[in-house]
Amino acid sequence: MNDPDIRFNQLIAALKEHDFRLTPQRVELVRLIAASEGHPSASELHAKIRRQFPTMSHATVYKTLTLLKEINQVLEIDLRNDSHYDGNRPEPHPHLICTRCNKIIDGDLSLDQESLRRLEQASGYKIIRPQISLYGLCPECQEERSETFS
Amino acid sequence: MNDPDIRFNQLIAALKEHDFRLTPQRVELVRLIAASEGHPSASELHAKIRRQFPTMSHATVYKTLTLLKEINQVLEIDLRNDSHYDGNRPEPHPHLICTRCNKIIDGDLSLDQESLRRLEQASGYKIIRPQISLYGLCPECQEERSETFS
DNA sequence: ATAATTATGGATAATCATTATCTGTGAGGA
DNA sequence: TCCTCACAGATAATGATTATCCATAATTAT
Repeated sequence: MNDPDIRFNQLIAALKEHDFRLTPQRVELVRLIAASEGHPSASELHAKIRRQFPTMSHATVYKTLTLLKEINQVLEIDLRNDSHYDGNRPEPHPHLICTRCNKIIDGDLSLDQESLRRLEQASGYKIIRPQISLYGLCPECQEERSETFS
Repeated sequence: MNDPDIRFNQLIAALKEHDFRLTPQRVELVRLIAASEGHPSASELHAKIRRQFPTMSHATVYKTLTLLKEINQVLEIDLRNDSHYDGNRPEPHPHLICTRCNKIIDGDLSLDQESLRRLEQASGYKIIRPQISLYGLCPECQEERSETFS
């Protein structure tokens, strides 16, 4: 059993544990999420699942994503135009985002927990989801940008 | 001359320097941005400027905001539902954002520059605008959340 | 076991921030 | 003064997200 299968079973187990129904559409969407390598958007997931369920609407995709977010099995990454989702690393973590081609990759970098706690005390805020989005240019788009002037 | 006036003059000077025209609408918008204390959204700015220019449309507000972003005089903070703007601290800085009432405050916290540089090298990305959004609950909303159960 | 009741999944249609397109106006040159 | 051109501004479209409504599956009582 490979990774996507393990993750698929975890997600299904989590849904069951919370007494959410396992409809065929929902199960298929979970399978797609577990199998996705990158950080798909709701539209991308919708486009894929349409192959199996041609009538399925965006709203249904959003509802299941919302459920999975609520039980902390999927991380939402809200970007400028839309949101993308990570169903394999649900804990908040930084991302590098290309502003030109929209490619997203994980960026390992950790916030100093001590500073965060001090910030909570100073502000009175209770921090729940720290999101670090590092906007910039991916290697390919830096190339193309230079070619413009060559 | 107080702070908003100083900032207003800086913004006007920056627009002139880049040969952008100073239409009455634009000047008034810049005045609002310089005078705004918090982190207004495009809609909020539009609502305010409508008092002076009742026919002014959203698009016009967006265009001037885009110009000011391009010359690095306004920082865009892109949130889940919409973008907010900071015309007084245009360099990227962290924010604490209440997910319940949407209140935004600055949160002083700095990314380790050394780690950032290592991340750039490892990934090949060129980081241009690091955005740290700390989602959570403001003090007031924590109160109300508890009251629900009292 | 069956029918009634209720909860919840799913699809349609609306909402709202943002942007593309088009129109009009003002600056600069002949 | 008239002409040309760039760019500001308004209108109308786009597209992600969500509210609402309908249908279906689970649950309970008889």
